[in-house]
Order: sequence, then structure tokens, then C-alpha cells
Amino acid sequence: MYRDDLDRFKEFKAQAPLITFLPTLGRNIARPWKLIYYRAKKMFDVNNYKGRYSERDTKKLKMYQSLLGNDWKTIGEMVARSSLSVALKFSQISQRNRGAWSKSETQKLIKAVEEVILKKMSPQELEDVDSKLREGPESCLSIVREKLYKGISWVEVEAKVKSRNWMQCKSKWTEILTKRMTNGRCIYHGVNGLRAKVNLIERLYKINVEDTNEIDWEDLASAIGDVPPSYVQTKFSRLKATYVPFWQKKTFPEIIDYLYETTLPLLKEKLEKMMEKKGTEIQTPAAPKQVFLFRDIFYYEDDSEGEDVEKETAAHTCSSTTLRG
DNA sequence: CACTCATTTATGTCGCAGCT
DNA sequence: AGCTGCGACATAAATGAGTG
Repeated sequence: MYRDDLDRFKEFKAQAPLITFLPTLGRNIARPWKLIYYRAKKMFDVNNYKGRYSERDTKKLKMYQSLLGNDWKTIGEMVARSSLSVALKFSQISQRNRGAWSKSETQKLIKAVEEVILKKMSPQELEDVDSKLREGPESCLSIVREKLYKGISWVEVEAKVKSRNWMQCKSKWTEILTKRMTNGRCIYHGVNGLRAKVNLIERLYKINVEDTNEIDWEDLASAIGDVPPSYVQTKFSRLKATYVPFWQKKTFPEIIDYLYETTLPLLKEKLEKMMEKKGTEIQTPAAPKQVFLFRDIFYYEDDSEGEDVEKETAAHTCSSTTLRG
């Protein structure tokens, strides 16, 4: 709903002065006036929404920063960007690595995430961890699912990893986590991938919501398997972009309808063909686990490429499944 | 070897909370 | 009251893998 207002807003952008428009807007949005105001302000900022930085912009930015320090406001004006944008961009380019993650960087990341998560736990929980540790050397430390991807302070992680900025860290972590949560199974590959897509579309159609932000991705994840919610989001984004023409001009329900009516049959057909050919070896998506063993997530061997590193001893609590059809 | 689709990486925006 | 910080998101771009 906020989205719609935004669009409405944009149309007015050219003609109506902010003052006359604001009260009208606020009336039918269920948000504090303050938030509306700041939102609006951003929207009316001509230096916002400028897309990617060109080489030249980047250079200029670097130069101005070395001249002016972190005076983002001024710098923003000079390169015609919002101060926010400029500050973020700088954190991304300043003396940081780019490209593929090295092994040691990855290790550092995992460690950093672990530390940050532990640090954030309540004294109570820490107590538990402690006593568990005392019980036995390799007793089963476990961690609640959500803690693995929610509420992590990425800025802290960035500080520990050093060579990457927080956003890079976050993407990378999602990737690692997805692998480890699914035990390295290729959940979105070949037949499974198709199955997952079909599931996803059907589920989306069924829940019948008006807007993206009403979707419970966590819940939807079971359509694909035991993955973090952000993974599902990415997949949906992809699905939409590859199959729905002009999706940018469509509303959310329109997109879903298109996927359901047009894309779904297509995918199903493909799926059938594939199953004939290769025989059926479909994996039912694994049921989401509420709790994970620490050692299943935070380990430090290189599982970089290749197949899943062998896990010694399946753990008691969680490992029940490797569902094969 | 080019084409297609998946995966990984990069980069911009959103919106709430909390600080000054 | 006005800002700023930052986690959550969305999506673009680059790279890689599979296949006819």
C-alpha cells in the first residue's frame, strides 16, 4: 500500500508543491506523520534515485572525500547525489576487496558472524551454552534457526572481517548459510529447481496477497526447502524478471496471475518431460528445522567449491532426514 | 562455441528506531 | 523536530555450468 502511494506521489512530483500535497497524503496512510514526511522528503530529493555510479562519479567521489573528509552532505551536492547514497558508495569502494572471496576471508566471515551472534544472545542463553559446554566436550550445542540470519549486526561483522563491507558480508553469509542449512544439496537445480519454482508459484498464488510486503517469506521457504527467507526472495525476484514481460509495469497480483496462468503450465510441462527422461529422483523439499546444531553451521574447513565435505557422524537431534524420493 | 539459465557479486533504495 | 544509522530489500551485472 505504501508502494501505491509512492507511485501516486511520483506523478504529482512535477506539479504539486509538497506542502499542499502532504496533508492529503497523510490522511489515508496509517503511519505517523513524521515517517511520511521523511519518506516524502527523500522522494522529492532530485539527487536521489540516480542509479549506478559512473566511473567518473566514483572518481570524483573519492577525490572529494579525500579533500573534505566525511562531509557527505557537501560531497553529495558536488556529485549530485544524496548524502546517503554518497556515504554508502564510499564505504563500498574505500580500500576494500572486491571479487571472489578468498578462503581466509570466508573463514574470517564465518567466525565473525558466530561471534556477533553469540555476543547478542541474552545472558540467560549464554548461561545455557556455557553449561552445555561444560557437560561434555562435543555435546550438542544448538541454535535457533532465526538467529542465523535475523538481527545480525552487519556493521560489527564488517569491522571484524575488515576487508569487506557489510553488504558484501551479508550476501556472502546468506550464500554460505544456504549451503549449510541444506547440507549442500542442490535444491534449485535441474528437476528440483523446476519443482521448486512450480511450488513457489502455486504457493504464492494460494496465499493471495496484494503486495510483496505482506508475504511471509519464512513460511514460503518450505516450497523450496530448508533455506533462509532471503533466498526465497531472490528466487522470486528472478522468476518474475525472467518470465513476466513488463513486470515493472505490473502490480503484484498481476504478476502472480501471469506466473500462475502462463508460466506455471509451461514449467510443469518441462518438468514432466524431464522426469520421463531421467527417471524420477525428485527430492521432496526438506521440512524446515527450527533448530540447528552449531557444528553444522559454524565449521571452518574449506567447503569452498566441490561437493559437500563429508560430515563425520550425523548428529542426533537434527539429522533425521535426507529425503529421497 | 554460442546460447540459456543459475549462481555469485555489486550496488542502489526503503523505512523504522533512536539520537541530538 | 530534524537527522542519521543501519538492517532489510530489490535488482543489476558479472561469472559460471550445462547443453545442443
